[in-house]
Amino acid sequence: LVIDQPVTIGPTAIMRKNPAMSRRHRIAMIALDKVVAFDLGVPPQVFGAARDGTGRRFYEVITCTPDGGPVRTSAGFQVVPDHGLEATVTADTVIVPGIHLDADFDGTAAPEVVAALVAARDRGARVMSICTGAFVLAAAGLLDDHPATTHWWHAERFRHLHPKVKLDPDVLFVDDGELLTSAGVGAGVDLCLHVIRRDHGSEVANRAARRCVVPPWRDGGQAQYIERPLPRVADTTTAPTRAWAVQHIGDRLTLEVLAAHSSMSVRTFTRRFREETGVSPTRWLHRQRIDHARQLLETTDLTVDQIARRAGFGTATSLRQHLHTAIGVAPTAYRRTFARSRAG
DNA sequence: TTGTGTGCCCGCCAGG
DNA sequence: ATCCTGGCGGGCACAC
Repeated sequence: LVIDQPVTIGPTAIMRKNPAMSRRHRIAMIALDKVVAFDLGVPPQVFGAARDGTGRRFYEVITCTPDGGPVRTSAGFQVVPDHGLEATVTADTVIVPGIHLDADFDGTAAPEVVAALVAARDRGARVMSICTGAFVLAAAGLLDDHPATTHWWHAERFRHLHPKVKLDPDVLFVDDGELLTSAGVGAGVDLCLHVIRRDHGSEVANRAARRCVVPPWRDGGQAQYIERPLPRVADTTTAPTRAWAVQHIGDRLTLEVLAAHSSMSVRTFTRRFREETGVSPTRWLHRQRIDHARQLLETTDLTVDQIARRAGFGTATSLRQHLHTAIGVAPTAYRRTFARSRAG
């Protein structure tokens, strides 16, 4: 599924993949020649920030290269890994960060890298890419007939090289179950946070985001590009109203109310809102409400009905409906799944 | 489940 | 001329 309504996991995925119950989730990152230095830093940083209540890490991230030797990054310096590709054999997740694409890049990947990725996929491991790392997954054939994304700048090239992949270059990331791809640089952060949330719930993910000082709420459906023609005068933005809305998430927030808070007409407000966030006001609001409801489900013992009201869904039915379309599980099932993480 | 009303989204366009 | 605003209305999604 392409992420339009953001998260696309079924209940089984949550139940099965919640690694809190077993040994630490091991992530192997494959650094290839000309790896994008930024991308290489993201998974250790973000996954490393995912901790339980006692500070214990949920993930272990190790870096490897095809031959176990150093590789040069896109920034020119070299990286010396501790492992070769054998590290991927025992990994629960394999990540391919972006690589700098030369003009003469032919779209292929080294056979041993392809073999490692295919093996990981075949044994049910999770396989992720950041930015142009999607070119490597595609070269291994993993993305054929699957939805995926990559950096928008390389979308045409990608389509040309891999016509069988259902590329959506307009989203931050795509969650296709055990195959996850993300757009350039910053979107890798969003994808890592998304995965943490999938595994351990919003609270852990939000704590990790806070620890990294990145915004926790961007989801896959958000546009890679947010049209922002020119920096505007401060008082003509919807940002303060968004902040205000989050504080009053339980209230009845109609377009009229929100526009009035911004001192704009309804028409101008909706237009600005879309320009600035990439989504319509109600979609954004629904996401905030889902977020809040998830948090309450995880951290409190309030009834589903009480949570529905506090999150701004009028009724429990409405909450159930929205939660189901967002993540495919019912409120109580969601709560049960993450009760364990809380205890740990 | 289907039905009905309400609010939203956004293209369109006139006016500043 | 060019840009921004905000009212209108058809189509549509969602709430009840």
